[in-house]
Amino acid sequence: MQLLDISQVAKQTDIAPSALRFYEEKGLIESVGRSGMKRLFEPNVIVQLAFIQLGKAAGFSLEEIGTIVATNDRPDIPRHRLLERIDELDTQIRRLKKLREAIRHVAECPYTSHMDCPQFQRLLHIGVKRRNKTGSA
Amino acid sequence: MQLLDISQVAKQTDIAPSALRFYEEKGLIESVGRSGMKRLFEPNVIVQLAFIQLGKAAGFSLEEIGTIVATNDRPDIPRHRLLERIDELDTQIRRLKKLREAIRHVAECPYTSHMDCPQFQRLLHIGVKRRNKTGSA
DNA sequence: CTACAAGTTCAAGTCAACTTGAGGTCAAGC
DNA sequence: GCTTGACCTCAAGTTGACTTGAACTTGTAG
Repeated sequence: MQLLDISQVAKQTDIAPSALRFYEEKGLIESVGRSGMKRLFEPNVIVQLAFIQLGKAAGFSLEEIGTIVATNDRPDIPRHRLLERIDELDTQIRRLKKLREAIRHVAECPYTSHMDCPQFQRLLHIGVKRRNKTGSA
Repeated sequence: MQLLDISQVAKQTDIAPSALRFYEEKGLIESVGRSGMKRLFEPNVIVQLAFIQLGKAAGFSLEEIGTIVATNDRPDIPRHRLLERIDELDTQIRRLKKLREAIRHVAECPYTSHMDCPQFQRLLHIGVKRRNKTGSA
């Protein structure tokens, strides 16, 4: 279990060292010690960071991700919150599919003004509910 | 075609008046005139805003949305950019599905440390490529 | 032993997407 | 005719997620 320094982690995850320090400060990841002044990370931080990147790509805030990733001792994962998240993800996926169809329409419909095309309008107007304030999407 | 004032638009779309002014300033929507000092909007702005909300929920920046929505005269919609967008949406949808499975795992796996569970790890590590700098999601 | 690249801290800056606040304008109702 | 409420403008503030800069410390290579 050889430990990694920050630049190795940075290279493997394509995340800037400054961002890694930032994540550590926010408690999303942990360094397990120092060699002199330099942080050392366990290899599994790579997996954690993959999860973090995934979560970010999915539009979760770092704080939200932190509640799942929680590097602290107690496992502390409120299950119903996770199930809520899954529901939200389902909703989000449906929205994305809708948007994809809408964009496909824009790319294919010969009308000059898509906003007036009734077919296009049907593609919109299906419950565009906003997420929590916290999630800026 | 009765025109709408800003508070009617706000109510129908659930978007704050300040945000509507902001969108207008950014060229995402247009007001077609004034009654005294008060903006007047055509009803179809509602459809445009539905599209904007959808795009936002899908993680596009206002600037990106602006390039599609472009209220200016020339139709100016570069088709290949739209097709790129569709590809990105497909990617995004795949990521969301992956994240959903990962979270489902966290909710169900009895292991204390999910980051060490090999099944969980398999759920991650599939090309978490970042979007453009412009799209922060 | 000295230089240097690569790390460190901490404060401040940046960017997007708005919101808030101060100060002004107007049509309507009393 | 004057107050009220809804709108206006413009500048400044806010939040999240980092980045950047200045000043400092180290292990290693020449």
